[in-house]
Amino acid sequence: MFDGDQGLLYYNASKMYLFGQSMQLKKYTDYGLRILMYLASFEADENCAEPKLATIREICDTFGLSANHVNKVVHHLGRLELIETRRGKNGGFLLAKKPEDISLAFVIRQLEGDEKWIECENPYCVALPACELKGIVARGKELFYDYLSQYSLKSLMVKAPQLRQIFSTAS
Amino acid sequence: MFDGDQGLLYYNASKMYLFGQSMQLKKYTDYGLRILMYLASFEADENCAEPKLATIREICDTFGLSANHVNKVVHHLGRLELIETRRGKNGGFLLAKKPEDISLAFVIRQLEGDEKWIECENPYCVALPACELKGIVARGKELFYDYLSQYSLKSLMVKAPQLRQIFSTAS
DNA sequence: TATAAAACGCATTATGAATGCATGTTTGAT
DNA sequence: ATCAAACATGCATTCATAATGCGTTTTATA
Repeated sequence: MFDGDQGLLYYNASKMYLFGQSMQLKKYTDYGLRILMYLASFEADENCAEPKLATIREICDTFGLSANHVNKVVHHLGRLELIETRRGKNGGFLLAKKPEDISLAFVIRQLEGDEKWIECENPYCVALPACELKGIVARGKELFYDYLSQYSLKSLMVKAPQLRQIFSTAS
Repeated sequence: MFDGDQGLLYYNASKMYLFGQSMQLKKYTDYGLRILMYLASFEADENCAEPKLATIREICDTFGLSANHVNKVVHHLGRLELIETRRGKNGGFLLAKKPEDISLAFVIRQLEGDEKWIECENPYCVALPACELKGIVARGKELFYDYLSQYSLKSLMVKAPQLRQIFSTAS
């Protein structure tokens, strides 16, 4: 009875929209990870003695993103001291650490924000004092980040040559 | 340098809003879990020979929620065959299974929707063919649900007497 | 001094969850 | 039979906020 319409409509039939966006990384976070991968692809190129600087324009052209949003992510990554930004002519930014020292758990946690995955107050839920759910979900969230902490930016560079090729040919 | 303003403002200083809502269960899902807990609290009462029916009005009064939203969640829980709904006068709904047979992983996955936690296509990301991230995040998501699958609705009823007391006194 | 880059602030748009409202349908009680 | 109380259904609206757009400021370098 149920499997047939699985995934078809969510709960508002009039709009016929598919599943929502919750429990998904924000584009903001996604962009941050792409920027780091882009920078790491330079790093991994032994032919380059000193790592090239990237610019926001370059990132936007490569990934087809809007400059403004990327602007904010780059600034955030700079504040997190994951990248070093340089103003002025011939400026840009580059990785401030080695890829293996940039933890995916840290990056995602910071860019995504670190709020609870379930909200019990605001508005307040009467069951709160006797509710086990908040603890269970909170532990699940930590397991997710524990798992991510096994990986670093370097883990994303397994196919570095292919990435470099993609990035260099993408308009 | 960074710890000081941690959590203060997110990335849009003008609005000064705190962290966003992504990577958080929807209220919809949350309401579903509360409804199940409410029903399970009847079940756990040995004084009741046949389990009492709950109504949407009752749930809304207890938790202070809007009838329409709860309406939809109840309907969804019915379609999932987690509760049995009865129309008509003296109607209502009750658990269709024993609390220990209602997996939290299943409930959350179904109510939340089961989409990927990271979106690589739509719009398409050039890095997709050589990107390791999607696999890592997908595995993390599965770990989260694997963990949740250890728990059932019964796991949420550890403090059943206290919950019953809360529910009966809440207007 | 001109130019190219990031930094910053504010305004606007787009999306979708959350809610509201009206009506239909079923069922038990009177 | 009729009424009333419950869920079922469809559509419209509101609200939060991520995503974007735009203009200006600051900084550094050629």
